[in-house]
Amino acid sequence: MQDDALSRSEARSEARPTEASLATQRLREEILTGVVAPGAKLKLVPLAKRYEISRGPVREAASRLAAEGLVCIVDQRGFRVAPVSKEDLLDVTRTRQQIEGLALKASMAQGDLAWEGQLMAAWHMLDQVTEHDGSAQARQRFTAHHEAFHSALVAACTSTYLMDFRARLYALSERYRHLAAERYALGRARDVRAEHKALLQATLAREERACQLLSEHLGETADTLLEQGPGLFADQPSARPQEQK
Amino acid sequence: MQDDALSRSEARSEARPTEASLATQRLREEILTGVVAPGAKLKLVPLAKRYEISRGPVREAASRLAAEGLVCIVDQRGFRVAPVSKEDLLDVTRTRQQIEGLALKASMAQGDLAWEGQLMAAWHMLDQVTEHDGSAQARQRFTAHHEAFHSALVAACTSTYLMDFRARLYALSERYRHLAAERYALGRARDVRAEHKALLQATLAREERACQLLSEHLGETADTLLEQGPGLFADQPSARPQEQK
DNA sequence: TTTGGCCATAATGTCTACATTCTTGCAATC
DNA sequence: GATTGCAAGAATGTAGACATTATGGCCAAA
Repeated sequence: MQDDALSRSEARSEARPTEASLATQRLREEILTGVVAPGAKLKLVPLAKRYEISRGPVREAASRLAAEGLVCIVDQRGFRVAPVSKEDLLDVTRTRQQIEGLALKASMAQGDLAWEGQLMAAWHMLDQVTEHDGSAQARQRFTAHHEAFHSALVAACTSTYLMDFRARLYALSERYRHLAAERYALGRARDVRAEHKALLQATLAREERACQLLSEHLGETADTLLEQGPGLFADQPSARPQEQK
Repeated sequence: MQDDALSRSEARSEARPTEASLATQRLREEILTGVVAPGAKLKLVPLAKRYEISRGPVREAASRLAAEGLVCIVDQRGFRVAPVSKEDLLDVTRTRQQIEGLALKASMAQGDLAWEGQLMAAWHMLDQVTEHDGSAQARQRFTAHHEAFHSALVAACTSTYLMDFRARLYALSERYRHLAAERYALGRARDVRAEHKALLQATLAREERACQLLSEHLGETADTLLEQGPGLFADQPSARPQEQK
């Protein structure tokens, strides 16, 4: 029973993922994109049926996401998608400004030439797709490049914990963006391209100002959501009809 | 199938916790206190037997802790306690300095009189038990009051995310402290009482310096661990015998 | 000695069944 | 009309069984 050593093959490439891991990814994605509504009850039987697996792995997935803050557990009463609220959005935004600021500072301090190159590449691609026709495909492409650019900014930060926190907050922000986008078209009087460009330049120059610009950039985005989504938060953790097949 | 509303009684007091939740707490505690060694394999059958429950809840507990970073999942090969390393300790410490700094700043900005009172009370109790005889009981009491004091410092910070991150990093630090304490007695040429007192005073005075002091305080602690635990990290995720009943 | 393949063992991942608990509609009562 | 109590239905939480896969020793071959 004395056991601790790594097995013979544990170091090599990853094996087939478990159903539980797949379900976790899938459910996370569905929560972040709004497929399952905030505050909605997560009924295990229907979910399992939809994923074509049994309740076990689904339960495990919900558990994992609870630790991530995307799901709430109420013992003996199952799981529930984490609710959204104006206060939460403000908290997410504020915290994200702080965390991203720390990450950017570290990234600027440690970033080498390769990092600069990757960052410029990411910016270039983002810049090309910023002005789009609003089609679902174009929006999706923009989202992907937008995420890539913001990741590239902080990619040279070596703190795994900071990066983990950042990723979590980024995901939460994206959820709000998705929820708002369901109801209203994005884009107001705001030159996002210019913001990104200024951010890029300040970062490459290692200017302190870069953190400030990033913070403002994030704040602007949140403000836009708050303005555009007047009825977004009518749904407290309680009653809004929502299918959960 | 249209469901989302809270049930009639969901708002009221919490029901009996599930075995899974209990197991999560218990396993978390055992990891943080070093009862199960870093890098050790978490075999579900023995664990379930030890906890006197079936494998289901244990599996769920391990899953939850994986999302917290205390456990690693290797698909198809089970769970493993998160390893420790010098690099990880440095990362935890550095990130903790930053996060605690943000939390303290927010706390100082928003703290009211009641907060100040609670903080002073916490400090007073800590101060009384700082110099102890080294008995297990005294150590445990010191640990509790130490945690209470540090919590009180940032208690007025209202960001749930920041506080969550802080709590997580605090727990990780405690794990390293426990692991080191297993091998060596704590305490070196260092006036911890003075550090705490200075920290208290600067915080109450809302001095910027408080964040600096806190950072140094955390750094000192980490340094102490690094010095005292030369053989602490001989155990990479691989081979060190470790019972896992 | 080291390398590689084979096999019995043990562990994991998943499913299904069961007991318990919660949910909810309806009737009875104040 | 609002509240309380009850009962049928549904959902949860847990246990245990199953198939599959990984593990670790063994032996043969280099």
